[in-house]
Amino acid sequence: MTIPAEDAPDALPARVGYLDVKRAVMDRIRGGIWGPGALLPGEVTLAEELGCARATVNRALTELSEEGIVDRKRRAGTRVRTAPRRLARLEIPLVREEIEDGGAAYRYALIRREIGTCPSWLRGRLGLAANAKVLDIECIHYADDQPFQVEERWIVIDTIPAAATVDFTSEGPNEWLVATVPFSDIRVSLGAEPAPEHVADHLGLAPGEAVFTAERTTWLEDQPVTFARLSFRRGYRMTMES
Amino acid sequence: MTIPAEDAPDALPARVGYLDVKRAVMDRIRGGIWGPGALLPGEVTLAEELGCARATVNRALTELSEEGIVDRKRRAGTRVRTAPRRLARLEIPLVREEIEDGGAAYRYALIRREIGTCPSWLRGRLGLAANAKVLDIECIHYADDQPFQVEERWIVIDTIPAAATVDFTSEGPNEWLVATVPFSDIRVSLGAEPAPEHVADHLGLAPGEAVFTAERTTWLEDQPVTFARLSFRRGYRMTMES
DNA sequence: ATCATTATTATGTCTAGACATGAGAGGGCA
DNA sequence: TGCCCTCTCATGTCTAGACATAATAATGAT
Repeated sequence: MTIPAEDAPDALPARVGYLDVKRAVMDRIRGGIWGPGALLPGEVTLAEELGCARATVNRALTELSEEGIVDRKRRAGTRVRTAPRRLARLEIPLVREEIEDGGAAYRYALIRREIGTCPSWLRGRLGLAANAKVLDIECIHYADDQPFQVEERWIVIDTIPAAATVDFTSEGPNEWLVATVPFSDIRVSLGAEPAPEHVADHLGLAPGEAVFTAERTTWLEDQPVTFARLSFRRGYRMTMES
Repeated sequence: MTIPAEDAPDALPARVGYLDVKRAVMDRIRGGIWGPGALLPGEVTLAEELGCARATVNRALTELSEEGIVDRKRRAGTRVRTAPRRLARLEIPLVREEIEDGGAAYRYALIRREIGTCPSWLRGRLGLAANAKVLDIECIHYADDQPFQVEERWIVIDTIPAAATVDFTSEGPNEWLVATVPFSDIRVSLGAEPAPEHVADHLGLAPGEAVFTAERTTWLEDQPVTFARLSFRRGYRMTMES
């Protein structure tokens, strides 16, 4: 029996925390000791084995379950997922932050701003009445004076009346909304489209060229707030980890 | 003072759980009582106010912090985020499940399978030596006999030697990998590209037509496992909520 | 005035023990 | 055999108390 060095993979620190438990479990899974579908020991057993309280093991396993690595069921126990949920958390950044984080200078320009009735294709998505009024905005975000993203946005005036009084010449609607609307439910849809003419113009693309679009619909307490279609410059890729 | 009905928004149940605390906090944020940037009471105060233990409040606030709604710092306290992290968890499903969940019949077809040296553009991404061998696979996933996704995949043989002996005629490489490789770190990149000719052929697109692509790189313990480029059929959108 | 040190404070985590809950296992009965 | 009821057990959650830690505020020395 060897005495493991302090930083050896299986060395446990004086005080065993939930991160140590997670690591220990992950090591066993990665090492093939607990293969896909394997049933882990119960929380009580694991806690004794690792030298900590059951609550600590519980927190570790709960997090591993949220991360899609194991599957937990009462009475049935904890199993390594056969088909790990390949999930990733995608953070949709504010354009300004994304551009400035990339070391470029951010610039914003408003193209169009008008109030009118909601187009029918959008009424369906948002569940609005036929005569609902929306604020329709089109603007561009530049990185070092190169067009980075075209934003087409519709804001439901009934839900956010204050929006009607903002002119959005110096600040983008997204930043204004984020600072104004307290919190909201979001649905995002990503896809590829042939660039419509006005988008192609602004982004310097050939009409019909492939453009990456993100559509974001926002609700506040079941009230539709806004719909935005973001079209990104050529070659843009959205990345995420874990 | 009125006696609130049992299901009124501020009615608290006999036993106050962390979900009740989350709800109570969210109600105050949405109701504008705690606007963006506001400092919440400390955990001890909140616990007394709501009638539960501090650990319960802690769990609630910790989750709200993970969800990007509040910001917590030691000594400084808990604040409502001024710019809520617009994050969403994106689950990249197994194609088969995605197709079958959509009520369509799944079919798989292998197009190409060969072992060779790793192309240089991929060597860079994976950090491989010049003479590294990879298994190069191209296949299609059909939904109701319509092409749904073209998968181009490279598997690093040094990391997963067993892959070299699988023929992948009846099972897709993704499903095989998921059932074989215990767990892994993933990086996903989403974008829009003009369809290269061989992809356009398989998906029934015009060459150069916009195609949505997901690129996924997978590691196991810092060892590169596989790189996959998934090209989706026309009009496909990837959606996520919250 | 400036810098280093100490005190304070809110969050972060752990523990031991308790009760709640959901679901599988087993038994009894028709 | 097939159905329903109860039993049992692993996880889910809560509590009260304790110590750990990071970051700010206050203090003291130069």
